[in-house]
Amino acid sequence: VFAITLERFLRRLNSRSVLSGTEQQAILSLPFEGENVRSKSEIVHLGQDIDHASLVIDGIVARFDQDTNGTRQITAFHLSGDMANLGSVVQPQARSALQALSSATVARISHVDLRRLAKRHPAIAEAFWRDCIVDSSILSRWMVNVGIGDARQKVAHLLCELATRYRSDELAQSLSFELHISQAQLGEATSMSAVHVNRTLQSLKDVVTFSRGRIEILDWKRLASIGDFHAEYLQTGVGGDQLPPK
Amino acid sequence: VFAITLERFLRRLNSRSVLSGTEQQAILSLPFEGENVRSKSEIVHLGQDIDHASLVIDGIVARFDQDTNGTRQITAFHLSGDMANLGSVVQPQARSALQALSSATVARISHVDLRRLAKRHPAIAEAFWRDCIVDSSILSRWMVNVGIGDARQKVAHLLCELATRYRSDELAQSLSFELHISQAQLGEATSMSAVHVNRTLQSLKDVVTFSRGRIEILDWKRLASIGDFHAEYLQTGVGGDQLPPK
DNA sequence: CGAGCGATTGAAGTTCTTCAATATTTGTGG
DNA sequence: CCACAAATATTGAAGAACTTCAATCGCTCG
Repeated sequence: VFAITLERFLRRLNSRSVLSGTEQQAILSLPFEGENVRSKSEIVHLGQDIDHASLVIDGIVARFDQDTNGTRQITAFHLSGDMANLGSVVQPQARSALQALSSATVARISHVDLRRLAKRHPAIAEAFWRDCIVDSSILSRWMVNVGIGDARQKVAHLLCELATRYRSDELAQSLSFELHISQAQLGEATSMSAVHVNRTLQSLKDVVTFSRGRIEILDWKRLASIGDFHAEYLQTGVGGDQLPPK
Repeated sequence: VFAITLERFLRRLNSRSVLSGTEQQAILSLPFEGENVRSKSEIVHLGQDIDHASLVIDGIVARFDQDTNGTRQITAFHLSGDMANLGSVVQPQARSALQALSSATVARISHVDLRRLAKRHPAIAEAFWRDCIVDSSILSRWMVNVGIGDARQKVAHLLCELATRYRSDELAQSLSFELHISQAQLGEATSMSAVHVNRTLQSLKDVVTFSRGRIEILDWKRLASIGDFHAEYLQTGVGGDQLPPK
């Protein structure tokens, strides 16, 4: 049942790096340990020293930080196929926590194995490095979003990003997808109060709807324009800066 | 005159990674090309494909993004000794631009040479990767700062970070240092209007002063507390979460 | 069927932005 | 080294966007 696990990870690496057959095989042979986690459970705690990276197989995992008051800021969403903390291989002490936002399935892959692979195959080391850089580009774009945007722009941008990322993996047929997170969590990602997220979603109701954990994008072009969204930073290899209409 | 250049970069790597004598020598032998840039000139343009990384020798370089309106968000400050875009080795197309905020000296180091080093010495590849992860942690902390903090917290945190980073390299004797940037640029880094930066600095005048490009921290503990600052994320190797009083 | 979590609404208050005017500093050419 | 121009800092006032608090609604799940 976990057979597809590493293939997804490999597909992601392949979309950004060139790997030989041997290298690809080496990645597919990585040992891992699947684990079901329930919604809201913390997979990695702040400051924890870990000896494995976590690959998201199913569900949504959030990376977050919090200030001394306990206010949370979500700094990334990790979807199916994402290695949530590949950087932990070279930085085992977690600077951010990971939490499952929905019930999720996660594969643990030991640092020892990842490190051995990287040491033996320079191209894999480079692919891992590159993967982290892409995550960093996404983080950078989030910072712009949080810093510059007003409420509508922030929400619109986040929804565009999630739609694009889901689509690149899932080949979803439509601009409608499951997103089992709460409006409060949307607020933690965009630095908005839950109340204001709610009002902003209402003001966007002609463009996108969000109800019962399902997003439906009614007017992609307008949503992308409101969110000032350009997909290049995601490096999905899909090309173009907008989702082609289907 | 550029002799010290690579030593600083090496010192930075050493503070986070363990490198053998051979590896250290290899880094010190990297060819580079020094360049003086005037204040405000753009070193790397958005979307540009580059074939070299830029090491800051002197001055301050900002990494920034901008939205379609042209509003800028500074996502990092790079100080003397920082490799401003090491990640460009694996991601040559720039997702953020680099601009000198003061007149600065920068060394160009070719991707070809960096890549060769990484391929030949896995430990160096790992050190480069780790350096990028640390930058990413800093970015993550900035996002929390911009997202969660109020004006005083944001400004205080940024000043604490800069003080710590300057100190780790320069062994400055006091909590006073040159910072040749404008209040408007402080605003672009913290997502605040220049006007509000000005008022916030005034409200902090018992704790820190900023005048003519010079920061003077009068009460470090209070500043760190206002900014909710804990230095671990900087990985400077100095240890402890506050600057010991001198 | 009830309990609880998330969504929604209203109202009041706060923080920050914007605009516009003035003061001060810095940099440059003569 | 001075004078001028440009950049930066400072101040006031008005307004916009968002937060907070508190109450109610509604869905889902045990």
